Amino acid sequence: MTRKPNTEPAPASAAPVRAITKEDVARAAGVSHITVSRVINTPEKVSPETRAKVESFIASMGYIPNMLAGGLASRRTRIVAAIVPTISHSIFAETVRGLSEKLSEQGYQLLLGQTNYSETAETALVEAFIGRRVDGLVLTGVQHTARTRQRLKAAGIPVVETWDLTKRPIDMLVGFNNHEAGRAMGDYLINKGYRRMAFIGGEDPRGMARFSGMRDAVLAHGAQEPIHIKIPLGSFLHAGREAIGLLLREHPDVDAVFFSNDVIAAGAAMECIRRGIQVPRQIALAGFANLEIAPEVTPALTTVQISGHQIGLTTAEMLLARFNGLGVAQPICDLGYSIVEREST
Amino acid sequence: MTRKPNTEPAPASAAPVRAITKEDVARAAGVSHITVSRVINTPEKVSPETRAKVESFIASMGYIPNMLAGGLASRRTRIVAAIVPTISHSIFAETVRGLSEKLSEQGYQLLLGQTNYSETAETALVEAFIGRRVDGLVLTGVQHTARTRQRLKAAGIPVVETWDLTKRPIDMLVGFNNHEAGRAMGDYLINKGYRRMAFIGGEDPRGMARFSGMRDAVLAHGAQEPIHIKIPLGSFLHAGREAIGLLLREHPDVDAVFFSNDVIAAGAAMECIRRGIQVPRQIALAGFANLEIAPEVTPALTTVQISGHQIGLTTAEMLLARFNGLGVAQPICDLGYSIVEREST
DNA sequence: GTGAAAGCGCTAACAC
DNA sequence: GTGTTAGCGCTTTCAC
Repeated sequence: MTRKPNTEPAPASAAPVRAITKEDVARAAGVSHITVSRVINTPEKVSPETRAKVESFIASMGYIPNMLAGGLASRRTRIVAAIVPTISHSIFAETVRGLSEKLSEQGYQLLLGQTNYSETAETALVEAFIGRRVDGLVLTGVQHTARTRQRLKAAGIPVVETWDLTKRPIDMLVGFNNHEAGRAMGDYLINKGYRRMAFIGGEDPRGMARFSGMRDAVLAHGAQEPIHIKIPLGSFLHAGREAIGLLLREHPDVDAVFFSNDVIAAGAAMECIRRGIQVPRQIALAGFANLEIAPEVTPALTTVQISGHQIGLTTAEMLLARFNGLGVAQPICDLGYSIVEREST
Repeated sequence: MTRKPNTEPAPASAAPVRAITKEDVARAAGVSHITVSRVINTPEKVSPETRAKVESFIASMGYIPNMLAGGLASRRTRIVAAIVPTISHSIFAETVRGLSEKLSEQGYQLLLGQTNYSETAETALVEAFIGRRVDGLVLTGVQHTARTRQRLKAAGIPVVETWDLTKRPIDMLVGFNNHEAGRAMGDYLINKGYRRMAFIGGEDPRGMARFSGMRDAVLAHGAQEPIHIKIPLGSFLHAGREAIGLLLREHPDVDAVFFSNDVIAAGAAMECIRRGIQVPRQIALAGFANLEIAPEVTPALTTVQISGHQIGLTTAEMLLARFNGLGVAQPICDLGYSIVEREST
């Protein structure tokens, strides 16, 4: 006998000292624990009668397999970790929703981490998640510390970077070109006849890329260097409201503003309404991401359409393909972008 | 010799066949693996010299402990799972943010699940999370399937229900009384002189409780039975816009509307602006939750203040107290609510 | 202060 | 189709 049988009677308390194991179920059903394992993982390899018997005991005993032990033995946890700057603003929430939806279809769970736009926080989270032996890791952006990259290489797990593009991803990539998207909006605004531009946004790498793209377009057309107003992270609607106030006061000649996302732009739109400023006659406003608020606010926002939800879905599909041993033909997925014209420009 | 030493040379590939273990570090440092374990978990029990030596090897070898194995042996995973209806609307995102913030301070990670307001999805998630042997579980609401309750009892782990109140929680509870909050808003609107009320919201249990509280208040004052317009889940701003349109068309006598959250109310406010309807002169609008959008939209929304973020923080504190062996004196935490009066009523 | 032995609950590889 | 054996990498208990 290699294992001491559990001879003590079950305690009366609701919280058992010890959870039910495969061994317990096996003993009750009169089979070996490996048969119970097969009933759960590869039912087709067990005879129908044995299977039915074991399944009934699993149900009646309320057995829930310990995936910690399973993961340790099989080296597969069926957990994917996602690291986003913040979950509070709809920007990344849609990606998380897409990921969670798709992964749960195949029994994978999502471990979530927030960095507040800090690279060192990202590194710490990456190490914590590697320690949990997640099967895959999803990062936001393509800019990471050397240590993050090195840990990820050493761990050898599938990694997907998102929301941006680069020629040399760590592993896989699902995103769009922020610089090009910014340039497209700059071109659009120039073509609409606007000449004195401003950009209102935070200083995260992707926001900065959009600004720099817009700046390139504007300068290429011989217009003036755009004004850049930086806003703090956090309260986006309010920040947009304050920033547009500042801009109107200090740069009354500006005729078009590009925002690093629609929520900030919506805050600015609301402030313009409150002040009786005509949009786009006096000033044009353009957002980014085509979030839920963009078509709803007055005036409806011209914006750059990208799909946060689709980023989540595609990322999950790539990961699942790798988990299932299917190669991923194209490790870089450019989801593109497009300008959506509405009333605000 | 009880364990076969790892005699093969490390492979040249970036992704090692086998991750570095405590055993590897121990061998390099010339100590036993248990000493490495102590350096990580209880450094005060190791002599400073040994500790320094081991720590330098941990760093140089890039060792990351396998928490799966640790969790299996110690029966503590340092993972908390949270189950919310959806993460896409700021309502629960703030709670998740609070949880994640506070838990990560003590090295706990957050496993996230979404139910889309389905109780059976909740049950499946609860079982999956118990299988992962999470140290604690956070649920939204107090209404759960019998099976969920039974599984949770059997697992014997700390559970916190949130966003509502009940006399008999499964274990712990952090929330507020939705019925009372609805009644308070009903009283407020009556006191402001409104008489013909409507409620616009989804059919989740907490929204229904707010409606029923508001209805009680209105009927107690002898006013007419309020109209209830149900909206689909999903696009809240748009749903608010559509619902207010429907209401204005079919019930032009309504003078005040209570919404099940601020996002829906904001959508309605935007529609009123677009139609040139005077708020609150022609119709008053009141929201719920005091989300970021409430003070920003025009007109600024009267709402019921509650703190999703605080729910997350308090929930995390209760769980951590239990994990650390400190009893939780008061298992039910009523965070209360208050009416915030703004321009819309 | 340090180490040896035992086992957490499961799966992989190999028998029969 | 079913069972046996041998770990997965760690912590716990007990010994020194």
